[in-house]
Amino acid sequence: MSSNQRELASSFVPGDIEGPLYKKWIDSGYFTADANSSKEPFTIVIPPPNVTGNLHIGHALDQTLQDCLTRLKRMQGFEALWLPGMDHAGIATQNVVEKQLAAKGLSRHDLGREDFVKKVWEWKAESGGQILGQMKRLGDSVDWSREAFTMDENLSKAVLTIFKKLFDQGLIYRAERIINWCPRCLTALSDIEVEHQDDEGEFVQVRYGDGEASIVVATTRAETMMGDGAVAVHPDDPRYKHMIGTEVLLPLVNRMIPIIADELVDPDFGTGAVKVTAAHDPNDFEMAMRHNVPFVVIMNEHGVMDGTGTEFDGMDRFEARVAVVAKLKEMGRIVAEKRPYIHAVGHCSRCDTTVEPRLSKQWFVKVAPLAKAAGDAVRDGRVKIEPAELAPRYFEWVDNMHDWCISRQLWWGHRIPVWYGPNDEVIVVGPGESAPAGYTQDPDVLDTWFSSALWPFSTLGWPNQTADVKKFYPTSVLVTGYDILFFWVARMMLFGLFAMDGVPPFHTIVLHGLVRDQFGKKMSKSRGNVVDPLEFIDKYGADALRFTLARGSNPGKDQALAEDWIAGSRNFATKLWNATRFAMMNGATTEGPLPAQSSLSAIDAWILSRLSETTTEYTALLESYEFARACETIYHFAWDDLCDWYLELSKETFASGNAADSQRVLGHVLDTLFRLLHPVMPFITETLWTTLTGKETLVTAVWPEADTAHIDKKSETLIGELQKIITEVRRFRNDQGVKPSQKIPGRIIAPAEVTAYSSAMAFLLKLELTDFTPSASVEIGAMKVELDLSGTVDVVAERARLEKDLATAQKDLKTAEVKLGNEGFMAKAPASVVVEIKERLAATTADIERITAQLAALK
RNA sequence: GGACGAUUGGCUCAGCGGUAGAGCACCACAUUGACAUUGUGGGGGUCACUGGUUCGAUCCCAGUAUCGUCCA
Repeated sequence: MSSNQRELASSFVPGDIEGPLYKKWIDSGYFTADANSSKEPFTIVIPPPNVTGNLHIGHALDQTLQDCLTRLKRMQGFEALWLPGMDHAGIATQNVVEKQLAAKGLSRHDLGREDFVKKVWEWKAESGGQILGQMKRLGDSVDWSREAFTMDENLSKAVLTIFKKLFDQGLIYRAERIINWCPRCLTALSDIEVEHQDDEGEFVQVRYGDGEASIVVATTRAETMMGDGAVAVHPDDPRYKHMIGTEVLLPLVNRMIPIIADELVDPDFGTGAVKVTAAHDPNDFEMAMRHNVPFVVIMNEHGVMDGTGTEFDGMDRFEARVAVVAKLKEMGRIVAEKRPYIHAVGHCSRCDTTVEPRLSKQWFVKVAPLAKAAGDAVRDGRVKIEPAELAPRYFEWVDNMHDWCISRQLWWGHRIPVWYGPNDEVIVVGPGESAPAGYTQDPDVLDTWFSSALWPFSTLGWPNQTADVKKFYPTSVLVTGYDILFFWVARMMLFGLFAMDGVPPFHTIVLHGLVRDQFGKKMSKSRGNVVDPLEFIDKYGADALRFTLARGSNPGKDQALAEDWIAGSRNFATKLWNATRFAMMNGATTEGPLPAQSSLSAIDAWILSRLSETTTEYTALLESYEFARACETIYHFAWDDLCDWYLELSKETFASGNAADSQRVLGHVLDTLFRLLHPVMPFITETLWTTLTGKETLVTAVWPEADTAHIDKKSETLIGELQKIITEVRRFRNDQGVKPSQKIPGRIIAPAEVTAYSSAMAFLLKLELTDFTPSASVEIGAMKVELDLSGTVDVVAERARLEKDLATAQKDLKTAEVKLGNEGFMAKAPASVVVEIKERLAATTADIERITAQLAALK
């Protein structure tokens, strides 16, 4: 089919092309990777969204960048695999199903464990995974044949395998510790599932004991005092030194407790004396371990006071706080109060309930050796973090990581493969094994992040030595927001290195920022500034959304997003569409060889030169994850160089009917441009390219190589001059109030290489190249355009324009003169800079002479 | 308290040792045969502050202020 038989609709309607194109891509299997291919692999595993989730703008950014890289590498000839899937999201999913049950007045306990889990699977089948369909709207080139879920049979096998391996090496243990407890979800949480917020609390000072044997402690948690086992002071605190080792009376429960000394106490905080509540505070727990302070539990799992033997039993913790303080006040034991007192309080990241530190028996991963390896892999350069500024954050965390609490008191998740025997035997049951009769399994499940940490290889079939594992592990690049560097990335490093014999799960970690609203504020439901990517896709097309997000993505930096900017990207898409229509109407073609470089017009040579430079620069930027700069580069090439200048300068040629060279050049430029843009804007480029070339698909087309033979500085200079004089004449016309459409007599006086393009210039400037007596002129360097304004030159406007130019030139002259008059500059500045300034001085001097003369002539 | 980052036109952000850039917004003109989802032209910034290094600093260094994020 030749190009003139194919046509584009007169306007670009994204909704008309996106669905059918995505279907074509899937049906053709373009995204399905081949583990047996001889091509070099390029692998990305998607950060698995929650099965409960919907596509939010952050996913849209994350996935746009991953798709850009995957599509780029696919075109560059790699065996590209972008592996999709979802996370079972333990607490989140369980919450959703429990909420549904609650609506019917049921709890999970009414169903029992087995039926409840069945219910969750049913929920997943019916309404889970909505995000997968939404990803298709975005155009994600993921390999659906490899879609994974953390609860899949094989991924569960991976979990069992790694658990057993860790346990056997003594890296998983069970212990009674203070853990973060959510009294609403009724489960333990890891440190990172706790979000610290500044809350309003109170800070009270309470006198323990009486007379000489009394000490005032400061606390924000008066209700826990009934669980105190000691009062602690700093060993060197002169106020209390004499009291260390003595005992004071704990009010309300009338128990004698010792005063101990511990370095952990900050003498400058409050009164310098703190209560030690071993069973209800992590710091106190540590001190208690050092000083043999008893653990007194005074609260149950719901956060309700229990076992104090006082009137407070049965009260909720916050209710009890008020009541305890009131009672102490009545007893005259409150020395000082500060209210409100703003301090950081931990909240459950899933339900926002205030977390309660709780003494509890849980399973832990001993992270020290794993974290050391994870830190070293980055330190010794085997894994790169982009941008590098974010590496310190990674180290800070990995090097100071606490043991990881992995047991959750939930039903939805991987059940801990530990079985207990009748005589307290503990065994771990690996894949394919079974527990001896009479053993019972631990009721808890594993932290969701435990299975997510295996994602880069469990999804490829590990622990089986599959073809996929061999071909695609280690993965290449991990693209994600810096906000889950700790949650997920660091854990993949921990487990990946451990499971895969020290081979890190990826060689580069690419961190992007968060999408914020148009004023740079965080998006949140309470602010009401959350946007829906699907609405934007409906309204402006997936390409526009993708281009906007990629264009805003500077490495590791948050980006602001406004609807106007998406509209701007849609306009860009429209521009490409219309330019292609124009090109095809004018016979642009991709068939046959390019014309010889020597026979090209300066205009054609110039656009090929710019294309070559743009290709090099843009490719390098994409390969170094500089998405914003890459998009900026290609945008300016397409809109400014190609549409505003090349097409405009070429219109005359195309109209002449003698434009074979330009038709071929333009076809080549568009062909290349669409290839380059395809990773960012897959839909429109596929449509335009297949229409232009008549070929089947751009998805698997070859990535353009910059042809350095096309670099032509001479043409670039010439066209630069042309642009300058054209802009200057346009400015003159504007200043003179000449309507854009009004033709005026004109004449171009310039070196031959410029006048060769007189007719193109005349076309752009609406000049009639006829005989006339000039009444005005515009000059730039050696170029001059004379015009006839029929004696109606607006002298005032013209003087104003020239005087402004003169002022600018004089200012420039002065800076150049000052520099050249500076001995230090002349002696020490590089020769090239000196030459540059000298040239500038000469040019400015000439400008001033010219303008002065023109001004004189205007009198 | 620790770590990191930011401070550049009205807004959101690039840039970077040698005459300050983009997008959007703004002003004027224009409905010219690709495109009004447009075109052309224009206005607008002492690059947070104070010192230092340098022939030269928005850029490098130090300090100050303000803001942000993460961790404790």
